[in-house]
Amino acid sequence: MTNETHDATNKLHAPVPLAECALARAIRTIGDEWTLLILREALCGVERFDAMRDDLGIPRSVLSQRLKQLTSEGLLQRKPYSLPGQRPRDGYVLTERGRALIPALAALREWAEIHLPGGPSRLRLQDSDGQKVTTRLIKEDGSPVDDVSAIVAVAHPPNTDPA
Amino acid sequence: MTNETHDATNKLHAPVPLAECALARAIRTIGDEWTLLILREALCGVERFDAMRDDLGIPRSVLSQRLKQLTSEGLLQRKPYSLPGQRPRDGYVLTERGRALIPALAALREWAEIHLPGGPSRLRLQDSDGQKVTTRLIKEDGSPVDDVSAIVAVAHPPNTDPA
DNA sequence: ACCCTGAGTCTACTTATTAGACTCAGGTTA
DNA sequence: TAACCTGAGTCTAATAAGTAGACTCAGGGT
Repeated sequence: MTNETHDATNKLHAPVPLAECALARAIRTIGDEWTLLILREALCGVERFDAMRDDLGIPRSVLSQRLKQLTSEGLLQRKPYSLPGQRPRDGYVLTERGRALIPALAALREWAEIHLPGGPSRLRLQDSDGQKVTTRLIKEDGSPVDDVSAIVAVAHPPNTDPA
Repeated sequence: MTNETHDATNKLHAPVPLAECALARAIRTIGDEWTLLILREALCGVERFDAMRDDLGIPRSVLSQRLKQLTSEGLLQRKPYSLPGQRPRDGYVLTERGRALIPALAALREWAEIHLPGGPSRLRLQDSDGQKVTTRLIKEDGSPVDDVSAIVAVAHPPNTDPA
């Protein structure tokens, strides 16, 4: 049945349906412009509602809705703070789950710096010792991936009926 | 003027405005649910309009609009193909700029697999030799970042007037 | 000449986003 | 104690985007 008459053009479908794909789940969770920009604010240490609003120009209602969503998904958590001479309020900070997104955000930043127009980026991610952090793509054996052009996505437990 | 009376709670604003931030540019370019899901399809080797539509359940008009956008931004390019006994048509494949997003997508996938509910991911990224590829966060000196909790975002040419 | 298929466009409907006024809580000041 | 101030929201009406599904269009096959 392996008829090779046509010239093996392109796949009809993705190897894995959306429901079984972690990447798709990630996209459904954080694949929204405002959501990502809010996570950037949190990564920058901005905790307060109005500060985020000022930085992003986001409507209050949308910011409120997204913060609720991110909190309920465990990416942000409320953190009480006090300014001198004011009543205590709640800000938002990244949870561990939220901070675990840093590699993805770092990779995005690196991509944009190299592959999008707009000049150099002024935002820098650094560790506690002041060293800049970057991402690297590696193989199972630890060797770096130099050329991304050969990478393919496949189903992991291979499909038994590729019909 | 460096008055330390309050307990150094939180930053009022991000260290870098959106216009000078590559991460923000990346988010504005690909920070959209359908856009990201389309890039996943392209990464999976799905080239054809109706195949993407079937996989994603995306409305035709939205798919058409996003493909135009991604093409004009240079992340996808049209690629003619022929099925036997049918007229030639155009599909879409990732450009070099589009493939350069693979590290970011890989990092996202890894995040979701570890930090989101939903069971193991069946989508696997591998190199031409069949080895799985993953991302790693490293410092300038090449040492791996083990703990993400100390990473901060700062302005790179430091702000001269942090007033 | 007619049919078939895949890539779109078009239309009417529903939902999300937006700007801006308004509310609410609680500490400060008089 | 009462009026006041500030920051975090909610509410409302107008606009924009997303959606489902019918329709169009191109070109090879029959």
